[in-house]
Amino acid sequence: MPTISDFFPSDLSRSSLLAAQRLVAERAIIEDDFGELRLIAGVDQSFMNDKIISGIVVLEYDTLKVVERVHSIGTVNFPYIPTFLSFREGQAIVSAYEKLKKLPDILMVDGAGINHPRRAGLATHIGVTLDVPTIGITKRILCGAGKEPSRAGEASPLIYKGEQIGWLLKSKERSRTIIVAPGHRVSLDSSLSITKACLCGYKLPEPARLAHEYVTGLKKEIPASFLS
DNA sequence: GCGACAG
DNA sequence: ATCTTGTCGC
Repeated sequence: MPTISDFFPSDLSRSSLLAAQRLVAERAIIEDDFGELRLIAGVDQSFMNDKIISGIVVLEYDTLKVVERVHSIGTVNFPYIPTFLSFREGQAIVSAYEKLKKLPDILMVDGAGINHPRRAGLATHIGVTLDVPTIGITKRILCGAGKEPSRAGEASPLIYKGEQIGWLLKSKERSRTIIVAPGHRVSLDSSLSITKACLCGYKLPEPARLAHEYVTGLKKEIPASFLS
């Protein structure tokens, strides 16, 4: 069985990172594999100097009311390189996840899922590593293309190399389209329906919106003496 | 070789 | 992601 070091190798050579992503993609399950959906969570990261803050907000799926919040602070040790975002933000998410007292049935990640050149976006990487159902939400396309939905609530397939890898969703009138995709243990159809069920009149689904608000707010609580 | 490129 | 004021539009 693979362990955490297989998904987040200490050897950061390109070939080693590609091997980790290959492992992630091989193990990703793009079918519904979760029980009754009672709790859903959103996770997001913010940065301050060389510190990365990961925050998770857990909400009741039915009411979208917050039931728990946790966060972790770590040191950034990898740059932002398109298609390798997992190695910059992944471990911070794992650290925050380990602090949860209530485990969500699905985790909504701010990043791509299988809509990645090697089908190993951040949401898929986290889902496979923690073996938890995940959905990926992004504001811009990493790879693939599709017709722009015109009206709020409308979605169209995101296609890459002849295969559907996600959706373009018009979550709100006059807002830029967002991209929705399965991360792990969630089907294409469910990634879309669950995301739609979490819309509250904002561009982003509630779990993702609240997680972003949470980690952004946490920055002004960090003592200056704690920074690099 | 050229352009694109999550956060 | 982050740095940043006002400003145009619903």
